[in-house]
Amino acid sequence: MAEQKAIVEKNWPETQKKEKAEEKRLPSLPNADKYPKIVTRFSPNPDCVLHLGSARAILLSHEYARIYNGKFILRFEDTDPKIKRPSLKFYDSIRQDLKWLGCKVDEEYIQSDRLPIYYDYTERLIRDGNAYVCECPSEEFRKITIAKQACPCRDVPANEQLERWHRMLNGGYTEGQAVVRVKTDLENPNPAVRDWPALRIIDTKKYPHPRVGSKYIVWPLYNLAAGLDDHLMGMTHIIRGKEHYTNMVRQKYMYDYLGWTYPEAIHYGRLKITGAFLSKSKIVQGVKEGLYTGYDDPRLGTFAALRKRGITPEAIKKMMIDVGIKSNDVTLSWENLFSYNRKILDASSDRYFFVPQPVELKVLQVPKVFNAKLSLHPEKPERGFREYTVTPEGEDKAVSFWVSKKDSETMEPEKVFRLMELFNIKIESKTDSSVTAKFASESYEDVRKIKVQLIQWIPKGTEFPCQVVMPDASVTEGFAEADCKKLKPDAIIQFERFGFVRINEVNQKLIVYYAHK
RNA sequence: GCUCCGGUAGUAUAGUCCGGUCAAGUAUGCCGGCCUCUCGAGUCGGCGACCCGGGUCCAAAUCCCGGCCGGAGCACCA
Repeated sequence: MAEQKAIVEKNWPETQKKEKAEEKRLPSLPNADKYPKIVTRFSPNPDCVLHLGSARAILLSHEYARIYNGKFILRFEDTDPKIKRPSLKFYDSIRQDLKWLGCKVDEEYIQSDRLPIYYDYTERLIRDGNAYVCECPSEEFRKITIAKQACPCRDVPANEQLERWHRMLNGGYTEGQAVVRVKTDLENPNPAVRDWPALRIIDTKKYPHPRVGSKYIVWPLYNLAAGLDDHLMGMTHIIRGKEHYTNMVRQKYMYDYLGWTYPEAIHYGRLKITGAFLSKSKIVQGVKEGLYTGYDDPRLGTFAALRKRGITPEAIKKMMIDVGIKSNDVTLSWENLFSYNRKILDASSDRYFFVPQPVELKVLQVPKVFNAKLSLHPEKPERGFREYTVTPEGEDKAVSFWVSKKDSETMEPEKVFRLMELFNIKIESKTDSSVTAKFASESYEDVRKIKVQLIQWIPKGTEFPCQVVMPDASVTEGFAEADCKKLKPDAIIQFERFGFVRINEVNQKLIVYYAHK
């Protein structure tokens, strides 16, 4: 057996290589071949910035559109000026987030521009006796519908319905006095489906819409607007959260009346990240109250925050494709996202030294001037180097450095350390604020076998003050090496033995955001 | 309560439609070795799962029934 294996290995080495986990691919879309062109959409309410919770809908919808060479539509569902009031600034932040995620939008629509279209179809539904204007108070209607009964308005003749409809449009009703309902089977086992509401009145004098102000007082509800639009915009596949499952059931009644076929619908489960805040209302409220520094506060799970922290869109995309479209809920951990991100960053990030909470280290008897040449990337020398010269001074030929407090805490007299790519030292004495050591030897080989700790160092006087904003929004102060002055905002680098960080600001100080180890 | 979904290692996922090749694959995590002038990366090895109970069948993660657990919906929100 072993012999056979050896022969196989010798002659066909590639067959023995453990197959590298092949890139995971998305399952094919149901009935994809039925449609000449696949059309998907992402349809957010612009009432908040986007966050990881939307990542599934966005990335999967977009990815499928690309796989099938189809079309990806962005549709703003801003039809509630009162309760989930949209805000102008979010339309644009959503467009930017999508762009950042690498999702190219082929077409964009805004529902608040389309009210006349919704009115037309509503009129048609009413005229055909498939919808009616209901004047019942909602609690009243609830009682009737739970008993599987028709409400008194349901059987009012169509011409009178139309009259009521026009009265609605003309302001003859106030908020809550009338609502348009689409007829369904009153025997439907789910009471929530029975004669669902399609349009309602909103007092836009009191609650003006951020885009169209008080122009309209009759506003469509989700199922009417989204239902009509999905057909009108040629959607073939709807990918959305499972909270929309019953909405599909409701909308199918309307599709039947209009003689349309409902698109293929995929309902995926909720996505949670342990420890991340993914609630829109909590995010908006927290920002408003000043609990967070903004929508990009590192504690938040918003795309803005992730971007600021140096999480790459590629990592998010990869994770979403791996998670797929199952209908069960998924609970991911930050660790998971980080490992996707680390793979990407490790290859692309330059390395630099950073010493958090610096402590002075004085090395005596340094025999000569040293030039340290430090590679920007351990596996890619072609990326270049940073170079530092240390020159001993005074009678005791001393050189002073900054090292991290954490490293200094492990220092004890007689212990040997290596200043990375420089030389080895032996500790002599230590006080609370400084450590004294003496030069031990130069060669790495001397200490390699005894596995001494390699530590980061920064020559005193060359330090570049640096603040690292941590994921919990706390700030770690320290010194970065002088070459960091050349860095540009948005670059993502690795502070060796500390973690990956994204450069936010390079001025008198270096301000960076911590991504992960 | 009612109406739907769903339950594979710590987490996520493959396999479930069309039962055997699954004493269950992969990623991440954790443990250990090697490698490396980072506590990163790489590499090698290890740990770890079919919710429970019946049934059908030569054979069940896969089909059927019951239970348990989890989730979603039940708005004049999206």
